[in-house]
Amino acid sequence: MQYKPQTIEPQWQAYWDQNKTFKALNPGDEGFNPDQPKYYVLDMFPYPSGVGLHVGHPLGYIATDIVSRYKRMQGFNVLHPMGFDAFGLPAEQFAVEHGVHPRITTEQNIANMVRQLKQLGLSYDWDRCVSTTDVDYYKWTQWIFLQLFNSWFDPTQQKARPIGELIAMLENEEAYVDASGDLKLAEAQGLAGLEGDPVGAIKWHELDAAQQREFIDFNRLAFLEEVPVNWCPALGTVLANEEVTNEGKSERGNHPVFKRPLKQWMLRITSYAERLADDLEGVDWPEPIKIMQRNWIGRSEGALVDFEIAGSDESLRVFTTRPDTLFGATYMVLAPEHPLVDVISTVDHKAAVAEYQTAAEGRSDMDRMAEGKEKTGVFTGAYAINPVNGKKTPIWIADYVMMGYGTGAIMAVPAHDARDFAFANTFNLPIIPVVLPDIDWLDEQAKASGLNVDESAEGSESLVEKYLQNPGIFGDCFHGKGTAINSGNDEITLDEKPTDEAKQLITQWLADKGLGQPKVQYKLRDWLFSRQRYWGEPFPILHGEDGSIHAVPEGDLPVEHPHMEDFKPTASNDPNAAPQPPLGRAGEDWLKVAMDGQTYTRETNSMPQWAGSCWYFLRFLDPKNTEAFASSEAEQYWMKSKKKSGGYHNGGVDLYVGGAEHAVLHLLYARFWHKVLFDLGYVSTPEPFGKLFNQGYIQAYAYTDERGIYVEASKVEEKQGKFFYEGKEVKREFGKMGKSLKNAVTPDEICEEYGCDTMRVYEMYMGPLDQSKIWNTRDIAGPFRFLQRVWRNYVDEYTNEFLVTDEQAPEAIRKLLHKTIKRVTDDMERMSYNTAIAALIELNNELVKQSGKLSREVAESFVLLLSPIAPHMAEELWQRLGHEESLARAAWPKYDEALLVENEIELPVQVNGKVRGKVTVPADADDDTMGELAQAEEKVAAFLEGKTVRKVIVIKGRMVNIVAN
RNA sequence: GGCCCGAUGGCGGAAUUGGCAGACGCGACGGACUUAAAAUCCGUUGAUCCUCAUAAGAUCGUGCGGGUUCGACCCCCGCUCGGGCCA
Repeated sequence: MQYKPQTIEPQWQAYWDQNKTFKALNPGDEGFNPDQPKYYVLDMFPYPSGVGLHVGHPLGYIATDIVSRYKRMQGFNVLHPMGFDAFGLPAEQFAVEHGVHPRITTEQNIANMVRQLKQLGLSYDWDRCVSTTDVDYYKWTQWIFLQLFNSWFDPTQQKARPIGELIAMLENEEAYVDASGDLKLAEAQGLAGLEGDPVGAIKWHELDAAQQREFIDFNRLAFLEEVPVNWCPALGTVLANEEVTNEGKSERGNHPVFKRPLKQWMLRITSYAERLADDLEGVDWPEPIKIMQRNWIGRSEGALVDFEIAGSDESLRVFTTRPDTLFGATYMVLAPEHPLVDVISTVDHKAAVAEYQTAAEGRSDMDRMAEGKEKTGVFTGAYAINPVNGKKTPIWIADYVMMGYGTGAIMAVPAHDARDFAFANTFNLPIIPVVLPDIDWLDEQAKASGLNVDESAEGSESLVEKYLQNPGIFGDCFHGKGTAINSGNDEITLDEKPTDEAKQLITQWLADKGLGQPKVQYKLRDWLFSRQRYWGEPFPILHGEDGSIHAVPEGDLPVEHPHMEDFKPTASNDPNAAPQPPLGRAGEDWLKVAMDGQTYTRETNSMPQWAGSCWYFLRFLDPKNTEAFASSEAEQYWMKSKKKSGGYHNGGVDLYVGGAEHAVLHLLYARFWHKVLFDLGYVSTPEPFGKLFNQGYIQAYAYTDERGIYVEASKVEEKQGKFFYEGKEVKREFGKMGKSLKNAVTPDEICEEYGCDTMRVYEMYMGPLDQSKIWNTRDIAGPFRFLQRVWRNYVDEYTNEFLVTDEQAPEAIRKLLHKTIKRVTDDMERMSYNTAIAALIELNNELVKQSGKLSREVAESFVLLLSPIAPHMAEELWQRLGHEESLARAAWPKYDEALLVENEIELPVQVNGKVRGKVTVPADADDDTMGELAQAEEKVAAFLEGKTVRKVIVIKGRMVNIVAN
């Protein structure tokens, strides 16, 4: 019989399903073997969209499936689960348009995706499948939220602790509320019992009950805060920054978005900034992803400096990374939203200031921070006093300073900061150089900006002079490190100090004088956690009539969605309309909760889509558990990995594969939640994902007609390098596969025509896993032919005779087999599947050339080597080889070192670095012998004639190079 | 503007530690089988030159320009182009 994947593939998929071949056993399960090593390999779970998968989606799934199958054969207990990230907008919008409950659409979509995934023969343990929308699942999402709500971050121990411990500390006066309302720990201040109470400290008992409650609530890891958010009235919801375009419109629908303060749930991820940055060192992730996360966290070291405001009791606090340039501050800038703006603006400037503030409101953060843009701002009329030299410095407001970063105020040093430089040039503000650049920089800038450069010996000196007189003429500011100048007062001078030393000196001086302090600042913002949507996790929060906030008791979880007919958010044209989350329209029976004689109102915001994906990898460990999100035994078994050197790895999941588009947000949020759970003792590793791998994208050709409109790619024909659609020539481009480019290819059509084994081989053979590549259906012929050839080596297509014998294969074939086992094994280890397949093709081509039958050794090893990549064909042949059990846990072939050794090797011989001949030498020949044999070779000798051999370089087993002249 | 990644035949790609550039596949061309076609099998396939032609040989060749080295796709310096992230 011929190779018919359409017949054998469904049979084996049914077999795996029925026999639960890929079931992973937990500790305590029947048949669990505690001595077996574990391996947890995870895909980033997908959103179950209505259109289903195209061939680009499974690239990573096929790769992790190969890893899973390979590891099982290596004797690992493999956890390989799949689930669905199913809350979110598309299902909700479908619901709005068609009146179908999002749960129904979601479940249909999931069913279709499961069908598609099963058709690819992916070896998931389907019994562990979960969806974030399952009531049993989001019960625990809500539970984790409550852990955040019930915790505070202890800055001394750098970890989350139960909120009750904070209350106890405040009651015992181990902690204070300082003058600005922030939490201060006595221990951290070193003040406990020594110098009496810190100045301005407020003791706990001095606060009334409401103040106490407010203070506690604000110190929770999940807290309500009035923050400026992107409010889109037309969509009736707030948007994340990345959902807003540069023009300040919503990405979806292009509606206007307004910055306005709204009381929203926030998660205090900023408390973890340092650990989130530091702990990247302990995980095996691609370096670019680590860099992106570090940039996002944005750690910068600098100083806080206080400026007095002339004629006022107020002072202005700024953060700067360059305290060494303090003497060069020629003006100050406040963010337009800065609370001091209204206080300090003088009468004759108030109108201009107010106008500017309104204008700034309408601009997005991204727009405001973009460099290159024309700088705008207005003078407030007020002056600050520079603490290092007492100079009166004008205070401006400008939208290039953000309230959200640092203190919302800066000292501007136009000589050494690009944006300050541009601003100063626009408004003719003075530029005072306080750092001397090196001469190369001056030289280069002078040339670039067409300055008259004196080429004489004194040229460099005159350049320096020119710079000191007017740094503005050098075209650009110098923001690098150099030597301090013009920087001294009666007590301290930084002059002639290199930048790093100057920073230290001035920071110390400021601290000693009580004018400032060293400070580490992060760009990372707290996580806006509220959305105004129906199809998201409801918050397990109740609001009291007195404004108090209460957690829903754990026993009452989950808080399920109310039944509603209308899921629509309340849209409006009025930018000042208050948000009205759909849940707010639920009936009283859902909204109102009676408890202990009080009536509470449920929180009506819902959680963002990120919430469910923050912890799904933990639910997979023990998905049916009703007592906990996962049992402690299961969590420890699957997440803790021993290091070879002793101790445990920081990360739990052994291999996590997904696209780089989740480099920052999902991975950062998941790490944050995991660290909170770690601090509270619920998980045993500080990091969730030990090893991360980013697969590339599959792109595809797309074709446009003369109007520039995309045409159906599957109907385009190629003729002599040109492309035609319905007879007309079209232009070829390429891009991400999908609906919009009309170039999607579904796995369904490929599986039907070639079988999924062929599709698996093709996708893995296209190139390295981490690179993007272009799908070309034409090329599938190669992998398909390969599998057909394999089949014909085993099965006579006409007689159905099985062509395997117990006779031993010829020596040469055995050697090739063992070489191939080594190559494939090495390639499996480094996930280099394209080269592993190439090795298998080479061996197979050799077997095709052999007349007669396959020896059992070769036949069995080959099937096993092929099985992770083309599992259906492998199972079928394995069965025909006489095995009754699935090969899923058959031992991976081992190679015989002795068969890898060659007696003779052919060496290329170079003369002066160019290959001139080849010699065959005994493999164990020493360097001198090889050198002599090389020189004796006919062609080499011809090249050496008349020359003197200067040197002979012998690289054992590789080559000989003769240097002669 | 900053950071990151990449560039190898007609195409996808290989070269694992600085050591024979182009494995393997696609496409193309030629041959065998066939009444014919498909399928299959065998062979050729980086460019240029030398040669009547073959055998053989020479020169060039991994985006561009330099450098280090006996030897560079690989390391260093400077660019060009493409992709990604941030601004």
